[in-house]
Amino acid sequence: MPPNIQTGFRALADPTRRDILHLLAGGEQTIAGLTTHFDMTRAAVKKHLNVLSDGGLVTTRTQGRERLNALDPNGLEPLRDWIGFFEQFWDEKLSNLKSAIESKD
Amino acid sequence: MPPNIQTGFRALADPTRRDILHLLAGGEQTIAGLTTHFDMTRAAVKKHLNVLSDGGLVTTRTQGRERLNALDPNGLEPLRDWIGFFEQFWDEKLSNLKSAIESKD
DNA sequence: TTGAAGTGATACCAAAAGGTACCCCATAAA
DNA sequence: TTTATGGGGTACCTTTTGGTATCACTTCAA
Repeated sequence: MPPNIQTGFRALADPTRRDILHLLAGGEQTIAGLTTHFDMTRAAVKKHLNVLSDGGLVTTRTQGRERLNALDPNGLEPLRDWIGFFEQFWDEKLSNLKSAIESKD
Repeated sequence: MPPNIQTGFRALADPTRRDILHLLAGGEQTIAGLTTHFDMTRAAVKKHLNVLSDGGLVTTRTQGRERLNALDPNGLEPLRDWIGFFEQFWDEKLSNLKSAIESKD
């Protein structure tokens, strides 16, 4: 499944997955390591990592018998850009407010 | 349900709802008006609007017998900020690359 | 006042999602 | 060679989600 806007936003829709991203922001971690932070089984965490991987938000590398999961910030960029499109509207709102104030005299 | 990060990202996880936001970016619309753009019933669109409303992304006002749905960009801001936290990592990556190149001599 | 247009709400259905329990494989350490 | 650790995969279960059908209420117009 290629990473795209859909798989990306879907990955962010779950609180556990957002927590995982914050944990990985502190450095690479194994599944076992991540699992200690949650009240669920390793298999469940692994499923979340698969979703994050589909969304292009996490990458994995093998080191010995360990699999180190790392944050992939590149996958977040298009999501922020998608939201960014709408910034013009809150800016617009601000400028409307501004001109409303300025024309008050 | 108060708008928060969870309800916000959940609202963005569905392609129909993201399309609705783009449609509303062009101006207020009734449910009937929005429904013409999708291959589903008015009731389904209404459900999506409820989710968007829970996420604080859409507001509604009544005008006669019509209910006009409008984009609420304020709800998007905290979501963009949440993603924004991770920008330091892709910036970091860039600066790592930069220093790697600079130390190449 | 009769009817059509615009909406809200909900019972119901099928599919997707979150989670567990197991099973099996590889690797590191005793 | 055992044995414990780290991991992948999947059948299975329950809840959530996306969607439809249907009923009831309001408003505008003929």
